[in-house]
Amino acid sequence: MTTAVAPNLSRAAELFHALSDETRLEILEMLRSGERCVCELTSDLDAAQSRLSFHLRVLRDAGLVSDRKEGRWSYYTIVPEALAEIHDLSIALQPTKRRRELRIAGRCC
Amino acid sequence: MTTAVAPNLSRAAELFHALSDETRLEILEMLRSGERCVCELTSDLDAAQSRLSFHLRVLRDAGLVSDRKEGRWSYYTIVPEALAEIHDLSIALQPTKRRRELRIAGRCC
DNA sequence: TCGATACATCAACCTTTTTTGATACTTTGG
DNA sequence: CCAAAGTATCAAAAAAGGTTGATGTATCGA
Repeated sequence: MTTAVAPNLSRAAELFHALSDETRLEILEMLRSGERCVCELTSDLDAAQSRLSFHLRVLRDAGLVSDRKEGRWSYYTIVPEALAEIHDLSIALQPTKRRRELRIAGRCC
Repeated sequence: MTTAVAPNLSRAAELFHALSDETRLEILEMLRSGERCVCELTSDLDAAQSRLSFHLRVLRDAGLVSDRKEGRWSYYTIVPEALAEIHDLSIALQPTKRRRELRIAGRCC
């Protein structure tokens, strides 16, 4: 039995949606090397603060990042488990081993 | 040097966007075991034909599937290279090995 | 206590994506 | 040649997503 995406269809769509925006990918890229506070992200990506806040929320809602408050700062960090999910999905999407050429048989509809 | 998503930001976003919809994921799921014609997809997913056609186009534009005409049928099939790209991206997103706790140092902004 | 800083949230707006129904095109069987 | 089947495309409507600027809240330093 090969892995499949089906069982978690909406979860898969949610994860991929969170990754479907360049700004969010940039954010994740910045977080790869460790925790960052919003102000760092804001200045490095030079994006409006509310815009960044919006994208961080999408990422957080999807479970891709988590946040931590410290004083007046918010630190965001990657959630490795979520990246593992994505990795699993990338495998679950692969064609099955025996990808028989069903069509050779010719009949359709 | 660790892999990164940055170099292909827009390509990555395009791929993830193509995967961010349940209908499209279902289509891919069906194609995992081999080529299918649109009529099969239409009946199995029971979706309006034009809707299916739209999603197939999104997938094709993203390079995730390719199509082949034969008589009056169109057969769609997964493009393995694109799935490989996705797999690579899922790895490129992982935190770097030395994910030093930058924040411990304390300074911010 | 006050002002400034860091951030979240909200509403209005604009843009993109998706759905729907109609229409057009191509192929095939009669 | 004609009619039907299979599919793509298009325009209009609906829905979802993203941006912007304003406002609110908490924390900190003076």
